[in-house]
Amino acid sequence: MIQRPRGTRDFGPAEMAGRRAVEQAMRNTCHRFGFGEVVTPTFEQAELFTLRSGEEIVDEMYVFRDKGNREIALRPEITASVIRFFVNEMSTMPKPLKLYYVGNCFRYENPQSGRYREFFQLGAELIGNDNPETDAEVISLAVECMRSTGLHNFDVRIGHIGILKSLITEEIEDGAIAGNVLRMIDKEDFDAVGQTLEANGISGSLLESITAIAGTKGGVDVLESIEETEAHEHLRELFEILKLYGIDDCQLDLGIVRGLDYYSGMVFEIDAPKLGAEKQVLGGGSYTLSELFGGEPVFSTGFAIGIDRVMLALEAEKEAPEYAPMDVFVVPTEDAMRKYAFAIVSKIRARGLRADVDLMRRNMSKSLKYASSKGARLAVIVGKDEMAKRSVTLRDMKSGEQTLVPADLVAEELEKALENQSSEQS
RNA sequence: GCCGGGGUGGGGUAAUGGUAUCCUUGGGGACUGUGGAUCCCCUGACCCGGGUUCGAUUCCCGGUCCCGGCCCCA
Repeated sequence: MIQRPRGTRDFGPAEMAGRRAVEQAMRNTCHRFGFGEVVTPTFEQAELFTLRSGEEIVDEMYVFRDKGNREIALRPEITASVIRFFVNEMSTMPKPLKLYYVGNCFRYENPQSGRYREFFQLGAELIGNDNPETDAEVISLAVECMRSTGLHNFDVRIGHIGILKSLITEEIEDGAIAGNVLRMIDKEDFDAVGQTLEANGISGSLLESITAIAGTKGGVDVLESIEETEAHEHLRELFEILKLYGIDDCQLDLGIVRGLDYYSGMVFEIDAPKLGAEKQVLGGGSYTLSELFGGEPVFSTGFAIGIDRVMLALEAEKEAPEYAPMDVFVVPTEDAMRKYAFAIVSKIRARGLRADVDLMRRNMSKSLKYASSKGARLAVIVGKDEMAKRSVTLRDMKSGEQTLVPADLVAEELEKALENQSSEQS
């Protein structure tokens, strides 16, 4: 037996139906916001990712040499690819440029709950500006994407990395130390921050400022409690616009650092609190990556959603949609009737209904049992007595009610019956 | 990379130093044109490798995969 590689998954028809429904809901939301889909390669030159995040991420990527001795990496995320695409081929398109993507990503990490080596992301990038209305548009899209999946329980936290970054780079000249300090702040390990500052002979008052900023959480008004910066007005405007978009339940959290990455301005995260250690389902913010890849500096704001975690969160809320793979099952009463059954199933399928027919040469009793176990809502019984009247029997699998309908009109009659069933349910 | 808990038919389980129970699913049959019923039959499993042993699914070691957590999380 050949096993699946560690950290990968197979998805069966029922699970895929749920995943596609969620994905489709989010795609529709992106389109409603004017975002167009892009697809980029599953693998890229490894440099694309190391340029942005440093050599050490090679350890966490699937990297290999191809037959031309090129260093290739399976993408660990898609933002870098989208920006590369933008720089290479779309830089002269009218701004703002609104792009979204869906795809699988790969990270060589230890799997655990909500964390896989192959996982799926849907993300969006808005290229062109970094003003509050841009940020609001992106956050609004992110929130609407989450809402569209049917998920109820999630927390939106918005921060601004610029506040901490400018404070720290002002006070700490050594970039490496500044980076370490940011990393410690992200982990909320302020003791370590204090020790690092002390070890480098930096005034303890910086630690006070840092803890004050990182601890700034709550409504927009908590901004008043810390020293006014450029970012303050930006955030106030952002929250105001979000309110106009119908998003008034997000928290301000200036402690969001999002690791050591490329974000420079607004940053935001969405958590699903019902999940365990890996509860973050979405992360994003504004950044300038384009010049790193050889383009003009252009501001962008984007986010990525962990589709797998969204699915887990929906399961935790028991929102998994029902999966009925078929509407109609056609069953012949005897072998001589099979050829009529095929003609009829074909007619039903042509009408756009999901129809299936017995392929196992089962008797009628077993066929009905199969239809029932597959969740068919209706059965069409093709028998000799009916055919004598150029008709078939239509059976409601729930009630057991049966009616005789003309064979030429099966599809239409089925359609009506299905509509009736649906309206009774709702 | 580290820590803890696990791997018995497709799924769920029981027992055991002498190759395995039960349920379910799947396939077939009875019921000879009406279904989640009943009865009968069949397919199908001890994660992999090494060690101890006359003999290992069972005990020991290593690996692998799964579950959860740490680190990390672009």
